[in-house]
Amino acid sequence: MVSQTRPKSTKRATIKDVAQAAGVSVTTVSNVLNGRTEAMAEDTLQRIQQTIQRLNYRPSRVARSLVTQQTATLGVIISEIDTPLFLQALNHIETIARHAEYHILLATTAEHLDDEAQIIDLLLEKQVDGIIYLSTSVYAKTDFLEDLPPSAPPVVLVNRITPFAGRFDRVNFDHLNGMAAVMDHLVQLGHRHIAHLLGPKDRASTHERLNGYRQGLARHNLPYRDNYVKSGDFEQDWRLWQESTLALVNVSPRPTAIIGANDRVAAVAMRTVQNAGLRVPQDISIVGIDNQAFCNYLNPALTSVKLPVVEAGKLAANLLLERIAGHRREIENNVLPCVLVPRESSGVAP
Amino acid sequence: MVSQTRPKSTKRATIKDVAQAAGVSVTTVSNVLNGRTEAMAEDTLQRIQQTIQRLNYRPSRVARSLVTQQTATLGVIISEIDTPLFLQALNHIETIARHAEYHILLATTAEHLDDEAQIIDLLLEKQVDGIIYLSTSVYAKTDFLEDLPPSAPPVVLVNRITPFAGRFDRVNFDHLNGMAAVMDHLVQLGHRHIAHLLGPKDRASTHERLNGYRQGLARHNLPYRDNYVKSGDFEQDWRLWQESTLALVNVSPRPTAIIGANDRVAAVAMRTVQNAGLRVPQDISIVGIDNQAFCNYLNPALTSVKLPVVEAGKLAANLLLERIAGHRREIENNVLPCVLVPRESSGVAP
DNA sequence: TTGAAAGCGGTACCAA
DNA sequence: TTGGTACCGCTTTCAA
Repeated sequence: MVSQTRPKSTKRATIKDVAQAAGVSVTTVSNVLNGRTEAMAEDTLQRIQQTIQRLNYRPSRVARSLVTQQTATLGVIISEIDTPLFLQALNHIETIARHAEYHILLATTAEHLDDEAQIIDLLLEKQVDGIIYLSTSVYAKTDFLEDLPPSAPPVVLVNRITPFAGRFDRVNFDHLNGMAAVMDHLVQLGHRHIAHLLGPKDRASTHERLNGYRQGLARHNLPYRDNYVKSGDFEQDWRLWQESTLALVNVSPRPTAIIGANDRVAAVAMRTVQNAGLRVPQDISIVGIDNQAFCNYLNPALTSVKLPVVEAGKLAANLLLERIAGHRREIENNVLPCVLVPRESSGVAP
Repeated sequence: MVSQTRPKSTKRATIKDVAQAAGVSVTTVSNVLNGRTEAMAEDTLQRIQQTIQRLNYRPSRVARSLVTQQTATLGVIISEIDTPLFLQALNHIETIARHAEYHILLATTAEHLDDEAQIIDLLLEKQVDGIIYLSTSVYAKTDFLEDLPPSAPPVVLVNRITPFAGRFDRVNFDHLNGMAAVMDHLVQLGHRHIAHLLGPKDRASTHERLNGYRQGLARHNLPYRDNYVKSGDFEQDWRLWQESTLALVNVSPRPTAIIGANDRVAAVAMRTVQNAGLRVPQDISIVGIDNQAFCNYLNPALTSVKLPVVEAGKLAANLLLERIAGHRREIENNVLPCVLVPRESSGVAP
């Protein structure tokens, strides 16, 4: 008898076990594992396959990775994972990766932005084949990115503002023109008094949007008014947003439209003005940013600006995979458009 | 000169490189990597540390994993990743894992539930130290779980209904009593005509909630009426939910309260009844399920039932880590309570 | 058509 | 206090 048929209940079977049980060499087993079966005797192949089945053998990717120097794993660093927004991207990144037979190693930096260097280190130690760096557009130190050794895997930066360009592929959002589109939309509806609830100050997107707001005003010959701009910092408590909204409602002349820092802020603003006796959009228009699913569920449905996070995730994943595969030479700096999604909460000015 | 100081710009440094450059053996380098430095000459230590720094050396976890048979990685399988709900859990799982020096290998089964066996296989090949299986409560084949070899790492099932108990730790939600709490709440407010928009039929949670609904009726001596129960299948288009809501509004006697299959369904129901000229909650109360963040942003704010996904994720992560560490012997079957979160959308019956 | 053996980058035992 | 070396499980050349 060739094999003792001892399924080794406790330890997992190795390629050697299979070879032994099937009465062949490890090389031969390795060949069938890797599909090199053209020049193989039919019954050898069968015997090996059966043995694999019988021993419930699963090749160790760890061992394989050690020799091939590839882990078939992509590191994804995500900050602000609380926001469902970027998590949608994660979903699609994973799907694309999986179709290319890659897995996702997830790391978050929700707590301390300072950890970032350390997290990168760990990903390097685990020898991921590539890294997608998906983050809030917060201004932060990114020196550690520059310090990456040449042997480091390719990196794609999504929504990441860094002072140094040129080394990594990037995918960004056109926050400025997204806001400009909102301004055009509102002005077209006859609005002349447009307010803006501002996002967190430490984010690049907040400033880009404020620029879009100002440019929109300028383009339509409308004055910029300090008291039309209040904090809608969405990392704060929603009561702050409510306060800011109430403050806006009491400014004279009263704004006929409010643009929230994001959909949540806008939703609270809508609630607030409604409870103050104003009708949306007849008395006042409300516009959000991000275009999250719940915009459709509000009453009235919230007009918003779509942030193409899903597209960004897909693009990043594909960029990374292509770079890993060795295609592509030039560094790409993609800027994705943010398009307006008009719904019921924005209407003609009173 | 001991070292040639050639930082090998293209290939990553290995332990051998460090040993050579520092003029010591690999054993010694390994010792410093693993903190076994008590009995080490001060200057040897220093020399090695400097060399590590200079060569930008990072130990390969892959090689280490091969010998230690541990990857410091947890596999997390998530289905229905679109729902922000479970992603919140992911966030917390990752954090707990990271604090224990584990990483998360993410796999989703959004597309084909049949892939599940294959995904498990891949995680086994990558030799994760443990698996968290976080899924919708869909009824599906789970034989492959039973087929897992004894050498497979520990698994924790979250919100997963399986016929066979006993082998894996589990964390589930008490959907039934969550619904019962809603019923009590509404009856207490004077409601006698309570409708329910039902979730997808293939989910265990849908049936558990329906049971809770029926038990609630029975407990308060209210009759079960077929036409008070319509589809609110949240995997369908929201227009279906709207239709179902309108149908309910036209039933005689008209329900004074509607419980949605989840918050999204409830939000659409609320919109729908409001647009039909009914006031919430004066004319009709609306209750959701899941207690997502946007409940607070609706007008009126949506009463809902909290699904403790975050707690479930944390519990699952801790259970898994403890089992990996070898503590704990008995299999746990945790059932987490779903508590009612009353807000503005539920009020006294008209 | 199949096999022997070196080696991937570490760990850990045993010696020195 | 430090070093030699077998080995983890697989791939890959080269030879048979």
